Amino acid sequence: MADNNTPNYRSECALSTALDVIGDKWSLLVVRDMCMKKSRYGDFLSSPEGIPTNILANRLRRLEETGILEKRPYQLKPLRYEYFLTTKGANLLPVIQQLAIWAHQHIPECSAPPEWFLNAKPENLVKAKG
Amino acid sequence: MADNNTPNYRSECALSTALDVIGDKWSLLVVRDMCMKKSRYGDFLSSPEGIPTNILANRLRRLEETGILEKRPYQLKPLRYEYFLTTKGANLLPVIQQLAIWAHQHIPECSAPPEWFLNAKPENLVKAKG
DNA sequence: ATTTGTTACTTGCATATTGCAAGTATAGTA
DNA sequence: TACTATACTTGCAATATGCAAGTAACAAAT
Repeated sequence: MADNNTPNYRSECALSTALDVIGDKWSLLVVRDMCMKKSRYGDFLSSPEGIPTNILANRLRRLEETGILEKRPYQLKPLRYEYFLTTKGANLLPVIQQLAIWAHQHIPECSAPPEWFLNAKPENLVKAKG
Repeated sequence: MADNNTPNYRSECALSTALDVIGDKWSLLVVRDMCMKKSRYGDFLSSPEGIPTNILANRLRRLEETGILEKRPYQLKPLRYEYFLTTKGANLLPVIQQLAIWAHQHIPECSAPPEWFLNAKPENLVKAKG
């Protein structure tokens, strides 16, 4: 079979395309965790939303395929990876910030996002290549 | 049975709660259409993404239940509704703008969002009560 | 009066995604 | 050797999505 890896977006609309890539209930939570310096599989699992392990593995793969994160081994025996935001991934920060602001303003049940998070900037989330 | 209408969010995190409410591939496209002055069932169906009719009916109901839109009849025989953004719904505009900016910057296949859309403000989207 | 068309849905069903529980692989520690 | 930890994979039930077709209420054309 041909590896039909062509992304097939629903339309040319930028919003629609963004939703094709990260429009689900879990992807941005993984990105949020990486914004908060979490980097390992177990870190993501420990978040309060309780992402199922199969969904987490799937999202880490998809987010890597779409260039939102990169993985690097932090040990070889056994092989284990850490996950980091790329520039593309870090630039999702304003999206996440606006979502958090909106929810905090309009949904009474949810808590206030931390100040440092609202003031954070994408540039500071990308780990230097060294 | 008790009408168990209690919203059950995955955590107190504002982002997570936002995703519980609008974290799917279709909800924000309907909001986008309303930002663009579309207001009727057929208007939403005519968007290039081709939302299925059952999904559209479901999302209009959910978005009304969560207070993001309101419907009002524009004719009585037969009864037909128009849908409008509430203040809560209009305040999703910054989220949508950031998503569109992100996709346009990082996904080459998608087109540039129109200028007026990037400059739009939530206040101007809410229809006066008259 | 009957047919055709329009708008706004609902229903049925196949497929895809999600969520839970359990299992597996590779190692370190007691 | 047994136990624990990390990072997954697998199986399967429940839920959501997507497509096609059907329905209801009316308006306009024949």
